[in-house]
Amino acid sequence: MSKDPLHTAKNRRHSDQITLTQVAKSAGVSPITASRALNNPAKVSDTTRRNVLEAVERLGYVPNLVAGSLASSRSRLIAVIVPSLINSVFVEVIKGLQETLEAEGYQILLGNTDYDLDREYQLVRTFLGWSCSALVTAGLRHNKACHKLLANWDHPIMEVMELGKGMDLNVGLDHVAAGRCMASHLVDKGYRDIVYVGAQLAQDYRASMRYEGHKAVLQANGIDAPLVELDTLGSLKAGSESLDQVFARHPKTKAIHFANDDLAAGALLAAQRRGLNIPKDIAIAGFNGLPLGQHVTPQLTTILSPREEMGRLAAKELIRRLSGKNVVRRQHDVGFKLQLGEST
Amino acid sequence: MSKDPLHTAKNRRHSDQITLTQVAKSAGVSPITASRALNNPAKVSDTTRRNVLEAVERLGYVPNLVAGSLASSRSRLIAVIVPSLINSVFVEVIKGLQETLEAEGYQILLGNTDYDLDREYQLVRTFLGWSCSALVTAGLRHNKACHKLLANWDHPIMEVMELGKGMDLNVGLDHVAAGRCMASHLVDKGYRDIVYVGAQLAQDYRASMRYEGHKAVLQANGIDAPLVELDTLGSLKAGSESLDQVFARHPKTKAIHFANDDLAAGALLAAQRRGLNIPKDIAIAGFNGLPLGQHVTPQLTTILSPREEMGRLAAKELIRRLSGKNVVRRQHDVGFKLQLGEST
DNA sequence: AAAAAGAATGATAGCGCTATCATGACAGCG
DNA sequence: CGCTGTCATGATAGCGCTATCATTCTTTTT
Repeated sequence: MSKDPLHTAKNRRHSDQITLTQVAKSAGVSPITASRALNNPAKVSDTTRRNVLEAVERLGYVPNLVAGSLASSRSRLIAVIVPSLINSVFVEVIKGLQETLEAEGYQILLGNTDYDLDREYQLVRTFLGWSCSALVTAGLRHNKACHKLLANWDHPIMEVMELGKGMDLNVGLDHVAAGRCMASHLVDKGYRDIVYVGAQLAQDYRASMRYEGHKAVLQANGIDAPLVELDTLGSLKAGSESLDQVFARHPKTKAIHFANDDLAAGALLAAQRRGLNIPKDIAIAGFNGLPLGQHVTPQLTTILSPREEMGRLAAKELIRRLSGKNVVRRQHDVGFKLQLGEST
Repeated sequence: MSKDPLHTAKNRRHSDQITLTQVAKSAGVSPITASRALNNPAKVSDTTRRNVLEAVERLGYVPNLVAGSLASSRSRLIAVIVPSLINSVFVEVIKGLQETLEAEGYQILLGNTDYDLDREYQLVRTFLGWSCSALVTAGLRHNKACHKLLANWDHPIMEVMELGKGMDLNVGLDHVAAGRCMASHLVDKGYRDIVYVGAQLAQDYRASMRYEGHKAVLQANGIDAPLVELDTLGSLKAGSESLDQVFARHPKTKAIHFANDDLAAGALLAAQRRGLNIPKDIAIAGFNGLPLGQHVTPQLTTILSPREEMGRLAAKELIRRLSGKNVVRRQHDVGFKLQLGEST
């Protein structure tokens, strides 16, 4: 009869993974002391700590974080939910989050909604089930069920990208103001026939917020604010193909305000290819301040949004909150900056 | 005295979260039956299933996945470890993985090594602690400790990006061959003074594998294969700044083979800005087939690597393995394609 | 010197779920 | 009629860890 606990009657151990109990035995202490030596080193004596760490090394112990999380109901997982991974903007925010959170020993559980709020709800449910320490989500809009679920959740929630009164913490920028800013610039430059071009505005509702700002400025100046909405995803390709549509519908167009830099750069490169002079024949403006815009000639006029910074700041605020400190400001405006290029 | 189990003496419940036991009670069944109704619906009667689902809805039950994972030692988490999030190449692989895995109910635990193999080892340790169902990592190179840890792990391991004999499963492409391919193209076109430009090749060792292929072809043709290594990260900016260095060191250069499209596009745009004719004055080639290269004029000659496809294929193979099916091929060559532009 | 406080360790009992085995009900069969 | 087999359900006992309280021993205080 084997005395191996792995093979006795009611035993349910699935793997031959080393457990903390084995480490403790090998170090000559109780399991709880071994646990403290690893997670709360200040609570044990130097000798004990050394013995336990040696045993860990000797046995190749890898802590079972699932068990630890269940017992302590803390997980050091942070759920991050974004609407898209194609749009590099979200990736840069993730990057900022990731570098700050990982340095503090948190891991990222990544979810992608593909701009579907029902999908977001499902992801939130799943992530709550993992006892995440906090949740980061892009945007302030959620469906009803999701809202209810989050309202009753007792961990920090961080809504990023857009500024506004969120459920808990918020780091973002004012998209309506950004739209106003660029529109003012174009009007100041003397442009009158200005078209706003966006892609899938129902989904990318922040782009339509920028359009609202744009429209307000133009109307205040007594100018029409035509909108061209593309039904493909915002990309270089979509931008380059958008020119035809714009000129077909609005032949007198002198300036185009694009919802983002991908579209704008695509249009800029396409316009050049067909021999148009920028900005004389057509002025082009974007949004985001992607590196690409700074390397094309003429340089793209755009609005710089601090995306990585947004991620880093969001992460820092979360960490502050998670370590029990009081958060004074729930809303953080990271602002934006008009980046004047030669394309307008 | 309260009979509320949340407030009795030795109770350790931290939250007032609904548990499966409460759902079961409300549905008039035992906890284990409720569990089956949710995770193994075929095992219970229609009536029971309906009752349980109604109770779930009624109480707003969110399953505690941590507890479930501990009990079953299955987690439906997939660890994904990449060396960088700045390089869009990895993001596209993640995207391919993510869309395929999420559709099958797996979640991604994301880690970033910043090209540090020790950091990779730490991440692997952490992720194994989460009982991940599988692990995806970029590249075949790991440090000793990491190798040992993974060799003893009894779940699928998928190494992506480069082709070769890995620890378990592998989906990638042959970078040496890709380097050869582009070098052959340049030589065939009649170029002789060809410089290879890469950034931080010790870290981005796949770029140096491409250089190896490049060098082999040039040497076979009796041509020198000078290398210019930049110490900044590969980016548009680095590419545009690299021109000076290249011409300073190799004034006669007629063609530059860049390690990636960001560098190449940056150089192309910078060359244009200073009035050079491409490809007459200087030919430029890249690697990756980023959209940007297809929208600049002249179009960039590059090598198309199927990055999202790589992610999707890797995910599919993992899923196949996780659902118990036998995997016949452990290595998958996703190949690459020479994309002829006008820049060479 | 006695009392109080602190430091280090341990025993116990869960966290919320599921694997395993056991049970009872009922159908089919010779 | 008992026998076997299948189906639906339940009782029990963990998964590997940590919160809580208890204990021992040392240090400080008055």
